[in-house]
Amino acid sequence: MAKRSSSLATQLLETLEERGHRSTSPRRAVVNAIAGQSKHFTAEELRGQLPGVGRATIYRALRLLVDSGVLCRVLLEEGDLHYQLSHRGHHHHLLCVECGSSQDLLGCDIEDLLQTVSAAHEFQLSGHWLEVYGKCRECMDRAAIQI
Amino acid sequence: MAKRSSSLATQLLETLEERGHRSTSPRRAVVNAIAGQSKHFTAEELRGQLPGVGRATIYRALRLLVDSGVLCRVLLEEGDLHYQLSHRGHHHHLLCVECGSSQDLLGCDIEDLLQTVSAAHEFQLSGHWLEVYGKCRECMDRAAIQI
DNA sequence: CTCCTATTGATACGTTGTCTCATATACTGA
DNA sequence: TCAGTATATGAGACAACGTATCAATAGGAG
Repeated sequence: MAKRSSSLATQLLETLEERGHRSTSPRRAVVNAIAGQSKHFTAEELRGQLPGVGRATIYRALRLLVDSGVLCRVLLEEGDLHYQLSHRGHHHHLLCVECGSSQDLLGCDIEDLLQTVSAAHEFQLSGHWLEVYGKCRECMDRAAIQI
Repeated sequence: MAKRSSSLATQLLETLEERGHRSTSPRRAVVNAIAGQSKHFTAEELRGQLPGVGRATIYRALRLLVDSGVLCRVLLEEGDLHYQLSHRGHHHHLLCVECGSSQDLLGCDIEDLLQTVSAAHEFQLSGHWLEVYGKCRECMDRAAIQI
C-alpha cells in the first residue's frame, strides 16, 4: 500500500518533470498527499493535510496536475469542486453520494448520442460536462442489510 | 416585447406566491429583471441591473426561483455559474460558447442510456448533471461568412 | 560551485455566496 | 380601515475558495 502510493507519487512527479516543472520539496509533499487519498478530495482538505505547505503552492500544484491530465475536477451534486486522480483522456464519473467513492465511466456511447442530438438541434458540439450521481454496489448492499 | 416580459414576470411572481412567498417590491424588481434577460446571466450581472436592491435579497430570490423550478443553474465551460429561465422538469442545455445563447435539450435518450450504463457498473442512478457546449447555427453561419 | 530561473509562501485581494439582526413591509382578521 | 404578526429586507460581517504580488529561496544546468 505504502509502496503503491509511493510509486504513484513518483509517476505524478515524473509527469510534472516531463512538462518542464521542477521537483521541489513542497511539490513532492503535495503529490504524496494526493497519492494517499482514497477518494476525491477538495483543495482545502489537502491543505489540512499539508500544514507546512503554502496555500498558493497547493493550488498551483493542483492546477499543474489538472493541466497535465493526471488529475481531474469532479463536480459534486451540491456544487462543491473536488479533485481525483484521472485516467488520461476524456471520461465521466459515477459518484456515490453515500460513501463518496467514484468509478470511471468508460466505453459508453454518450459522445455519439450527444453528437446525434446536437446535430438535430443544428448545433456544432465542442465539449460537454457530465457527472452521474447514485449509489455504489457496496452502499446498496449495506442499506439492504440494515432494513 | 415589454408586454411579453411583463407577463413572464407576472408568472414568476405567481409561482412564488403559490409557494407562500410574498409579493414585495424588491422581489418584483428582481423578477422583472430576470424576465428581461435575453440569455443566461450571473447573480452579479443581475445585481448590476438592480442597484436599489440589496445583494442578499437578490441571492435569496434566485434561490427561491431555483427551488420553485422556474429558474435553473447553468454551469459554463470555464466553471462559472449562470442562471436561466427553465422549463419545468429535468432537462439539459446546449450552450453556445460564442454568443452565450442556449437551447434546451429535450426528447433525448440520455436518461435511458445512463440508466443502462450505470446498471452495467452495478450502480443505482439517482441523478446527473450534463451541460453541452458548442456553436449554435447562427454563430456557425456567421463564421462561414467571415472566412 | 555559480548563476539563472522557477518556485515558494506570506499576504493582500477578488469573487461569490451566506448569516445576522434591527428595521420595514405585506398580508390577515377584526 | 387598522393593528398585529410573521415574513422580507438590507447593511454589513463573515466564510469559502481561488488568484496576484513580490521578496526570498532553492533546483539544476553548465
